[in-house]
Amino acid sequence: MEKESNFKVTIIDVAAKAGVSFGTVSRVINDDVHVKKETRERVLKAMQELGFVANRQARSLAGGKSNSIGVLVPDLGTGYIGEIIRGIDAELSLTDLDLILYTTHRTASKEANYVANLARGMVDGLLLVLPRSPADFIGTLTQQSFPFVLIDHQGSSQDCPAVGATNWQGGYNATEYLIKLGHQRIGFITGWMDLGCALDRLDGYRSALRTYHIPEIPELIYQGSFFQPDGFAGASAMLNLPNPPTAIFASNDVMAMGVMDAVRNRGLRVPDDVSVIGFDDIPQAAMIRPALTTIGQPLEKMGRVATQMLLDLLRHPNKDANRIELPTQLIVRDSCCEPRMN
Amino acid sequence: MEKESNFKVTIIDVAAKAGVSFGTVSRVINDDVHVKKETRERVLKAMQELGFVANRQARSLAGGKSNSIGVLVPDLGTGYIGEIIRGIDAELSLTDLDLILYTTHRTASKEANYVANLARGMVDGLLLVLPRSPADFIGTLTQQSFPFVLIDHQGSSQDCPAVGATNWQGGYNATEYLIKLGHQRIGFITGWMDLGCALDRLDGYRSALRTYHIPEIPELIYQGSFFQPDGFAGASAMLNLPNPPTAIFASNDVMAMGVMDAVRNRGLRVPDDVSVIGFDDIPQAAMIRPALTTIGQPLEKMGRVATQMLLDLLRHPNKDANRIELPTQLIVRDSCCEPRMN
DNA sequence: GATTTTCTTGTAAACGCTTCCAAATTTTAT
DNA sequence: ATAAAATTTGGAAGCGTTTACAAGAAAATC
Repeated sequence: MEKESNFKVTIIDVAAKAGVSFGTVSRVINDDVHVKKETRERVLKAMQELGFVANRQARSLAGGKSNSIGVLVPDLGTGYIGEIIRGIDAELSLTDLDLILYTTHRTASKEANYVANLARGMVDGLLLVLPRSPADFIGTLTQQSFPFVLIDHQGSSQDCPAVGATNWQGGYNATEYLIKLGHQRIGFITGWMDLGCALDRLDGYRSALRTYHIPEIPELIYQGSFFQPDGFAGASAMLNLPNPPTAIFASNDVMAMGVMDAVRNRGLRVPDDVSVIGFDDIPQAAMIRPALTTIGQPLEKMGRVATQMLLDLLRHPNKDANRIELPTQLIVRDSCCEPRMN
Repeated sequence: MEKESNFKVTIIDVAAKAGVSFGTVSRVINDDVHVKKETRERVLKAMQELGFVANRQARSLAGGKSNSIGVLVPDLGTGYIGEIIRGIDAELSLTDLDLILYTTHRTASKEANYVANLARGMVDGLLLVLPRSPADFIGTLTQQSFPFVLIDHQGSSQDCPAVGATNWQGGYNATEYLIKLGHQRIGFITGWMDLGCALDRLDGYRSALRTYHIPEIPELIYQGSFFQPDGFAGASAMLNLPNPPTAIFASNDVMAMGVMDAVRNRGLRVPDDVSVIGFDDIPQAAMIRPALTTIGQPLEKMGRVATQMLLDLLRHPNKDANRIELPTQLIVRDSCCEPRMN
């Protein structure tokens, strides 16, 4: 019967109702130890009855913290980001921090701009999932020791808190898997080469080739940028080669789907004619047919871990920056098989 | 060379630098007409040089509005929500409103709780994408005339701003398409029956059957709740029938994928043995193989339109609630064909 | 029982901005 | 040139909290 809860109820109203001063109410809100149990209960009851909800803005202004953390992402298009946000959200829901979502739509100026503003008190901390080398504002952020964590960004030169995955290892494992299946001509579609993770995956691919004494063929490496059309274009080009690859490794699942389309588009079949392997293990990977064999990146976990790191940073401001690499994992499904002997 | 931009710069600093009062600075920030052009420029320059960024919290507190809108969603799992958010974000990025994301993880109590809090000044408006009948708090919201828009919720009894899709029509069209292909035994997997949209789709299915004088067979209607396993379970059950369906219409794409799995699981093929049609047209629908024929819901557009409605509501508080239904559209891909004659 | 010491509570001063009202300045009309 | 009107500016009050700091009450000490 909280009938009185009509409009803005302030701590003053609560204080009046409970017969205490507003300072005491504030203490109750903030779990201050120095409140007599009995008084606390009275205040709590008054809050209940009045339907009091603390004003976030006022708390922020007075307290000097915003009680929210910002998540900056390039966009929401791919399942990739969704998974990460899921992890972030899961972790954040254990606290009372709000999640403010900013999408930059892949414009660098917007990124820089957002970061500048956000760091100035709009949020207490920042989680950055950015599709480009974040060099510019990282410096600023570090220098004013603003708490932030980079997600999936190791490889950028600077030394700052970040969580990523073992991209090199993943690239190596995927390639090795194909080699052990018997493939010798393995195409590779790179990601956006500005990114450390893309470079690492390529390096992994190369190392595996080297380990197994397979020559690296330039025509079998196509430079993409993580979008589906890149996979299509890259695979189409390779399939036109006089001696086409029997397997193609795409730097992410979305491009792998483009590869599959290209293969089918030429009347060939996956995996019988061309094996395809991806990277990321986005939810779609399991759903498409043939189900995509890929390197699993613990996306949701990356979100979680990054959030934990940030929360930690928030509590212990001058803790050292550490970078975490979560293990990737080969997930065998149906898009790869032994090459046809002919 | 904005060297002085080290820490918190307030309007007072700017005022001092520009040689005006802070009131004038505030006016400049808020595009107040009554500022001499020359003064404005001086202030702008000072802001530039100092690297001034207005404190959101303070503006909110003083101005009585939060400059942000809340988006409440059940979770981020399916592409479905992602698409909607994308639309919201696109529209919001044209304003200077922040987007605060709340996920309820499908717990009703959390929803009610959030809504109560949010409506009390944490955000200026609310966009609700909720997976359940929102009856409870709608009343409260309406009564305190708090601006909000429901997304994909028509069918809930109350009269409030909402944008949805023509679910009935979509259900009808999908069924009709299958009938015209020659199917007579068409299975249907329902969505969560608490939701208007699920009911409408089912009604559309029934109407189409009636129109074409095809008897409705209870065993061919399986009650699901929009999750993939429902599709699997429903299809498996139907396929076990002595006289199994030649086509299955799932109330959403995710369940349709479950259906496909079930079909394959029995050694049958899509569409040769069983045609499958979905609803939503989530991004995955085009990526899976066979590509899923489905009813396209303009998800992104729904997000956009809802946001526009909300912005409008924000500007003209007592405008009438109106509900918009965006047209759905049959998207023919590869998961349906004529039934095998036998 | 008087005096410390410890708890508990009240109060004033921010926090950085908006907004209103009044004062100062400029423009226009006479 | 003078009065009236319009434009531009300054400054006070307040938004709902937090956070010292001080004061009052209760408990503990001798």
